[in-house]
Amino acid sequence: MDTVSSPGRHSRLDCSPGCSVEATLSLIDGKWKGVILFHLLDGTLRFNEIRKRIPDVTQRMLTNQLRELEVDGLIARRVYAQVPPKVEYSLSERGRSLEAVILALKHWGDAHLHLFHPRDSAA
Amino acid sequence: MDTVSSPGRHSRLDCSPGCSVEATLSLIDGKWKGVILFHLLDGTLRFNEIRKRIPDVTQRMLTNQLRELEVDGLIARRVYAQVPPKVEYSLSERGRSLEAVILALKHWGDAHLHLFHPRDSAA
DNA sequence: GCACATAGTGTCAAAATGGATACCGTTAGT
DNA sequence: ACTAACGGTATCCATTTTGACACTATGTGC
Repeated sequence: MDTVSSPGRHSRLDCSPGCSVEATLSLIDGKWKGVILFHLLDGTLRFNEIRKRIPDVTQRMLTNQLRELEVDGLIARRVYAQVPPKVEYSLSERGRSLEAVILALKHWGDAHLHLFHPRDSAA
Repeated sequence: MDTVSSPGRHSRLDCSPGCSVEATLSLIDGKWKGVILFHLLDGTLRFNEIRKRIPDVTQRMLTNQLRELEVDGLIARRVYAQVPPKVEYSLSERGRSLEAVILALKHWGDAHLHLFHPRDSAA
Protein backbone atom coordinates (compact mmCIF):
# COMPACT_ATOMS: atom_id res chain seq x y z
CA MET A 1 0.00 0.00 0.00
CA ASP A 2 1.64 3.11 -1.20
CA THR A 3 -0.10 5.60 0.96
CA VAL A 4 0.96 8.27 3.35
CA SER A 5 3.37 6.16 5.27
CA SER A 6 5.94 5.74 2.50
CA PRO A 7 9.10 6.97 4.15
CA GLY A 8 11.28 8.61 1.54
CA ARG A 9 9.12 9.13 -1.47
CA HIS A 10 5.58 10.33 -1.53
CA SER A 11 3.52 9.53 -4.55
CA ARG A 12 0.70 11.99 -4.41
CA LEU A 13 -1.31 12.48 -1.33
CA ASP A 14 0.96 12.95 1.61
CA CYS A 15 2.11 16.46 1.01
CA SER A 16 0.62 19.62 2.33
CA PRO A 17 -3.07 20.22 2.96
CA GLY A 18 -3.48 21.37 -0.61
CA CYS A 19 -2.89 17.84 -1.75
CA SER A 20 -6.48 16.73 -1.71
CA VAL A 21 -7.01 19.41 -4.31
CA GLU A 22 -4.42 17.88 -6.57
CA ALA A 23 -5.61 14.38 -5.81
CA THR A 24 -9.17 15.18 -6.79
CA LEU A 25 -7.91 17.00 -9.82
CA SER A 26 -5.91 14.00 -10.85
CA LEU A 27 -9.08 11.95 -11.04
CA ILE A 28 -11.07 14.24 -13.26
CA ASP A 29 -8.12 15.43 -15.19
CA GLY A 30 -7.36 13.96 -18.53
CA LYS A 31 -8.41 15.66 -21.63
CA TRP A 32 -11.97 14.38 -21.74
CA LYS A 33 -12.91 13.14 -18.31
CA GLY A 34 -14.58 16.33 -17.26
CA VAL A 35 -16.94 16.40 -20.21
CA ILE A 36 -17.63 12.71 -20.00
CA LEU A 37 -18.57 13.00 -16.37
CA PHE A 38 -20.67 16.01 -17.14
CA HIS A 39 -22.66 14.22 -19.80
CA LEU A 40 -23.13 11.22 -17.59
CA LEU A 41 -24.78 13.44 -15.02
CA ASP A 42 -27.81 13.29 -17.28
CA GLY A 43 -27.97 9.54 -17.09
CA THR A 44 -26.72 6.36 -18.65
CA LEU A 45 -25.18 6.58 -22.09
CA ARG A 46 -23.89 4.12 -24.62
CA PHE A 47 -20.43 4.38 -26.07
CA ASN A 48 -21.49 5.95 -29.33
CA GLU A 49 -23.89 8.27 -27.61
CA ILE A 50 -20.99 9.74 -25.72
CA ARG A 51 -19.04 10.06 -28.94
CA LYS A 52 -21.86 11.99 -30.48
CA ARG A 53 -21.93 14.39 -27.58
CA ILE A 54 -18.18 14.90 -27.75
CA PRO A 55 -17.41 15.00 -31.44
CA ASP A 56 -13.71 15.71 -31.13
CA VAL A 57 -12.81 12.74 -29.04
CA THR A 58 -11.31 9.82 -30.89
CA GLN A 59 -12.44 6.30 -30.30
CA ARG A 60 -9.17 5.33 -28.73
CA MET A 61 -9.19 8.29 -26.39
CA LEU A 62 -12.76 7.76 -25.37
CA THR A 63 -12.14 4.13 -24.53
CA ASN A 64 -9.08 5.18 -22.66
CA GLN A 65 -10.67 7.84 -20.56
CA LEU A 66 -13.66 5.66 -19.80
CA ARG A 67 -11.35 2.91 -18.63
CA GLU A 68 -9.51 5.25 -16.32
CA LEU A 69 -12.72 6.58 -14.91
CA GLU A 70 -13.83 3.03 -14.35
CA VAL A 71 -10.59 2.07 -12.62
CA ASP A 72 -10.97 5.07 -10.38
CA GLY A 73 -14.44 3.92 -9.51
CA LEU A 74 -16.21 6.94 -10.88
CA ILE A 75 -18.26 5.21 -13.54
CA ALA A 76 -19.85 1.82 -14.06
CA ARG A 77 -19.60 -0.13 -17.29
CA ARG A 78 -22.29 -2.56 -18.24
CA VAL A 79 -21.86 -4.88 -21.18
CA TYR A 80 -24.79 -6.60 -22.84
CA ALA A 81 -24.10 -9.90 -24.55
CA GLN A 82 -25.44 -8.84 -27.90
CA VAL A 83 -24.39 -8.39 -31.44
CA PRO A 84 -23.73 -5.74 -32.34
CA PRO A 85 -22.34 -4.97 -28.90
CA LYS A 86 -24.05 -2.72 -26.45
CA VAL A 87 -22.18 -1.13 -23.60
CA GLU A 88 -23.67 1.33 -21.21
CA TYR A 89 -21.83 3.76 -19.03
CA SER A 90 -23.21 5.44 -15.97
CA LEU A 91 -21.95 7.23 -12.92
CA SER A 92 -21.17 5.11 -9.93
CA GLU A 93 -22.16 6.36 -6.53
CA ARG A 94 -18.69 7.73 -6.09
CA GLY A 95 -18.95 9.41 -9.45
CA ARG A 96 -22.32 10.84 -8.59
CA SER A 97 -20.80 12.34 -5.49
CA LEU A 98 -18.60 14.40 -7.77
CA GLU A 99 -21.63 16.18 -9.11
CA ALA A 100 -21.09 19.24 -6.95
CA VAL A 101 -17.51 19.51 -8.14
CA ILE A 102 -18.40 19.13 -11.80
CA LEU A 103 -21.15 21.66 -11.47
CA ALA A 104 -18.85 24.05 -9.64
CA LEU A 105 -16.46 23.80 -12.56
CA LYS A 106 -19.23 24.31 -15.05
CA HIS A 107 -20.75 27.24 -13.25
CA TRP A 108 -17.45 28.99 -12.89
CA GLY A 109 -16.76 28.40 -16.54
CA ASP A 110 -20.12 29.71 -17.61
CA ALA A 111 -19.80 32.75 -15.41
CA HIS A 112 -16.18 33.65 -15.97
CA LEU A 113 -15.33 32.31 -19.35
CA HIS A 114 -18.68 32.89 -20.98
CA LEU A 115 -17.91 30.44 -23.76
CA PHE A 116 -14.71 31.68 -25.12
CA HIS A 117 -11.14 31.16 -24.18
CA PRO A 118 -8.82 34.00 -23.16
CA ARG A 119 -5.76 32.13 -24.35
CA ASP A 120 -7.14 31.88 -27.85
CA SER A 121 -6.88 35.57 -28.50
CA ALA A 122 -3.31 35.59 -29.75
CA ALA A 123 -3.70 32.55 -31.95
CA MET B 1 9.27 25.33 -27.03
CA ASP B 2 8.88 25.73 -23.36
CA THR B 3 6.67 28.72 -23.33
CA VAL B 4 4.05 29.76 -20.91
CA SER B 5 0.71 28.53 -22.00
CA SER B 6 -0.10 25.55 -24.10
CA PRO B 7 -2.58 26.43 -26.79
CA GLY B 8 -2.87 22.83 -27.81
CA ARG B 9 -4.58 21.94 -24.62
CA HIS B 10 -8.21 22.83 -25.04
CA SER B 11 -8.14 25.63 -27.52
CA ARG B 12 -11.29 24.67 -29.31
CA LEU B 13 -14.26 25.08 -27.08
CA ASP B 14 -16.84 24.62 -29.74
CA CYS B 15 -18.22 21.43 -28.33
CA SER B 16 -21.25 20.80 -26.23
CA PRO B 17 -22.37 22.46 -23.01
CA GLY B 18 -19.91 20.36 -21.07
CA CYS B 19 -17.14 22.45 -22.48
CA SER B 20 -17.11 25.00 -19.76
CA VAL B 21 -16.17 22.13 -17.50
CA GLU B 22 -13.14 21.30 -19.58
CA ALA B 23 -12.31 24.92 -20.06
CA THR B 24 -12.27 25.59 -16.35
CA LEU B 25 -10.35 22.42 -15.80
CA SER B 26 -7.76 23.47 -18.31
CA LEU B 27 -7.05 26.57 -16.27
CA ILE B 28 -6.39 24.87 -12.97
CA ASP B 29 -4.86 21.85 -14.51
CA GLY B 30 -1.14 21.47 -14.60
CA LYS B 31 0.71 19.54 -12.05
CA TRP B 32 0.94 22.25 -9.43
CA LYS B 33 -1.67 24.87 -10.18
CA GLY B 34 -4.25 23.45 -7.85
CA VAL B 35 -1.95 23.52 -4.85
CA ILE B 36 -0.56 26.90 -5.74
CA LEU B 37 -4.01 28.36 -5.95
CA PHE B 38 -4.94 26.66 -2.74
CA HIS B 39 -2.03 28.16 -0.86
CA LEU B 40 -2.69 31.58 -2.28
CA LEU B 41 -6.17 31.46 -0.84
CA ASP B 42 -4.45 32.27 2.44
CA GLY B 43 -2.98 35.45 1.08
CA THR B 44 -0.02 36.91 -0.74
CA LEU B 45 3.13 34.82 -0.92
CA ARG B 46 6.62 35.36 -2.20
CA PHE B 47 8.21 32.99 -4.66
CA ASN B 48 10.29 31.16 -2.11
CA GLU B 49 7.46 31.01 0.34
CA ILE B 50 5.47 29.04 -2.18
CA ARG B 51 8.43 26.79 -2.76
CA LYS B 52 8.61 26.05 0.93
CA ARG B 53 4.94 25.11 1.02
CA ILE B 54 5.31 22.82 -1.96
CA PRO B 55 8.64 21.15 -1.43
CA ASP B 56 8.52 18.88 -4.47
CA VAL B 57 8.08 21.54 -7.05
CA THR B 58 11.20 22.56 -8.92
CA GLN B 59 12.08 26.15 -9.53
CA ARG B 60 11.48 25.82 -13.23
CA MET B 61 8.09 24.24 -12.75
CA LEU B 62 7.01 26.76 -10.18
CA THR B 63 7.97 29.66 -12.41
CA ASN B 64 6.18 27.97 -15.23
CA GLN B 65 2.96 27.31 -13.45
CA LEU B 66 2.91 30.77 -11.96
CA ARG B 67 3.37 32.25 -15.41
CA GLU B 68 0.51 30.26 -16.79
CA LEU B 69 -1.73 31.25 -13.93
CA GLU B 70 -0.74 34.84 -14.54
CA VAL B 71 -1.43 34.64 -18.25
CA ASP B 72 -4.82 33.18 -17.48
CA GLY B 73 -5.47 36.09 -15.17
CA LEU B 74 -5.86 34.03 -12.05
CA ILE B 75 -2.99 35.50 -10.09
CA ALA B 76 -1.22 38.83 -9.88
CA ARG B 77 2.53 39.15 -9.89
CA ARG B 78 4.11 42.11 -8.21
CA VAL B 79 7.80 42.79 -8.60
CA TYR B 80 9.65 45.07 -6.23
CA ALA B 81 12.68 46.85 -7.63
CA GLN B 82 15.05 45.59 -5.00
CA VAL B 83 18.13 43.53 -4.66
CA PRO B 84 17.85 40.75 -3.90
CA PRO B 85 14.62 40.58 -5.86
CA LYS B 86 11.25 40.39 -4.21
CA VAL B 87 8.26 39.10 -6.09
CA GLU B 88 4.88 38.65 -4.57
CA TYR B 89 2.08 36.50 -5.87
CA SER B 90 -1.54 36.85 -4.96
CA LEU B 91 -4.90 35.85 -6.32
CA SER B 92 -6.48 38.24 -8.75
CA GLU B 93 -10.15 38.89 -8.48
CA ARG B 94 -10.74 36.27 -11.10
CA GLY B 95 -8.55 33.89 -9.17
CA ARG B 96 -10.35 34.62 -5.96
CA SER B 97 -13.59 33.77 -7.69
CA LEU B 98 -12.26 30.28 -8.12
CA GLU B 99 -12.26 29.80 -4.39
CA ALA B 100 -15.50 27.86 -4.41
CA VAL B 101 -14.15 25.53 -7.06
CA ILE B 102 -10.87 24.93 -5.26
CA LEU B 103 -12.68 24.29 -2.04
CA ALA B 104 -15.12 21.96 -3.75
CA LEU B 105 -12.16 19.97 -5.02
CA LYS B 106 -10.56 19.94 -1.62
CA HIS B 107 -13.70 18.95 0.21
CA TRP B 108 -14.44 16.14 -2.15
CA GLY B 109 -10.89 14.92 -1.83
CA ASP B 110 -11.00 15.06 1.93
CA ALA B 111 -14.32 13.28 2.07
CA HIS B 112 -14.00 10.68 -0.65
CA LEU B 113 -10.44 9.66 -0.95
CA HIS B 114 -9.18 10.41 2.50
CA LEU B 115 -5.72 9.06 1.90
CA PHE B 116 -6.58 6.07 -0.19
CA HIS B 117 -5.72 6.03 -3.84
CA PRO B 118 -6.87 3.12 -6.02
CA ARG B 119 -4.36 3.70 -8.80
CA ASP B 120 -1.37 3.80 -6.49
CA SER B 121 -1.75 0.40 -4.95
CA ALA B 122 -1.11 -2.29 -7.51
CA ALA B 123 1.88 -1.01 -9.40
C1' DG C 1 -19.85 -13.64 -49.57
C1' DC C 2 -20.14 -8.74 -48.72
C1' DA C 3 -21.09 -4.74 -46.29
C1' DC C 4 -22.92 -2.74 -41.94
C1' DA C 5 -23.22 -1.80 -37.17
C1' DT C 6 -21.03 -1.43 -32.32
C1' DA C 7 -17.42 -1.23 -29.30
C1' DG C 8 -13.57 -1.82 -29.13
C1' DT C 9 -7.58 -2.98 -29.83
C1' DG C 10 -2.83 -2.29 -31.73
C1' DT C 11 0.87 0.18 -33.42
C1' DC C 12 3.51 4.02 -34.48
C1' DA C 13 4.82 8.74 -34.19
C1' DA C 14 4.22 13.47 -32.70
C1' DA C 15 3.59 16.55 -29.16
C1' DA C 16 3.16 18.02 -24.51
C1' DT C 17 4.94 17.73 -19.95
C1' DG C 18 8.26 17.36 -16.32
C1' DG C 19 12.89 16.83 -14.10
C1' DA C 20 17.94 17.79 -13.62
C1' DT C 21 21.20 20.83 -13.88
C1' DA C 22 23.72 24.91 -14.78
C1' DC C 23 23.78 29.69 -15.50
C1' DC C 24 22.43 35.06 -14.84
C1' DG C 25 22.27 39.77 -12.52
C1' DT C 26 22.62 42.84 -8.74
C1' DT C 27 24.08 44.36 -4.30
C1' DA C 28 25.52 43.62 0.50
C1' DG C 29 28.63 41.32 3.56
C1' DT C 30 33.39 39.61 4.74
C1' DA D 1 37.88 38.89 -4.73
C1' DC D 2 34.35 35.87 -3.34
C1' DT D 3 30.05 34.48 -1.63
C1' DA D 4 25.22 34.51 -0.56
C1' DA D 5 20.47 35.92 -1.48
C1' DC D 6 16.35 35.87 -4.69
C1' DG D 7 13.91 34.98 -8.56
C1' DG D 8 14.46 33.66 -12.21
C1' DT D 9 16.39 31.42 -17.60
C1' DA D 10 18.41 28.07 -20.80
C1' DT D 11 19.29 23.61 -22.34
C1' DC D 12 18.87 18.88 -22.62
C1' DC D 13 16.53 14.74 -22.05
C1' DA D 14 13.01 11.16 -20.32
C1' DT D 15 8.39 10.19 -19.72
C1' DT D 16 3.58 10.67 -20.63
C1' DT D 17 -0.23 11.85 -23.34
C1' DT D 18 -2.52 12.26 -27.53
C1' DG D 19 -3.62 11.62 -32.51
C1' DA D 20 -3.99 8.97 -36.98
C1' DC D 21 -5.08 5.12 -38.79
C1' DA D 22 -5.74 0.36 -39.48
C1' DC D 23 -7.56 -3.83 -37.67
C1' DT D 24 -10.93 -7.17 -34.97
C1' DA D 25 -15.33 -9.81 -33.74
C1' DT D 26 -20.06 -11.30 -34.84
C1' DG D 27 -24.76 -11.58 -36.18
C1' DT D 28 -28.01 -9.58 -39.58
C1' DG D 29 -29.67 -8.14 -44.11
C1' DC D 30 -28.92 -8.26 -49.12
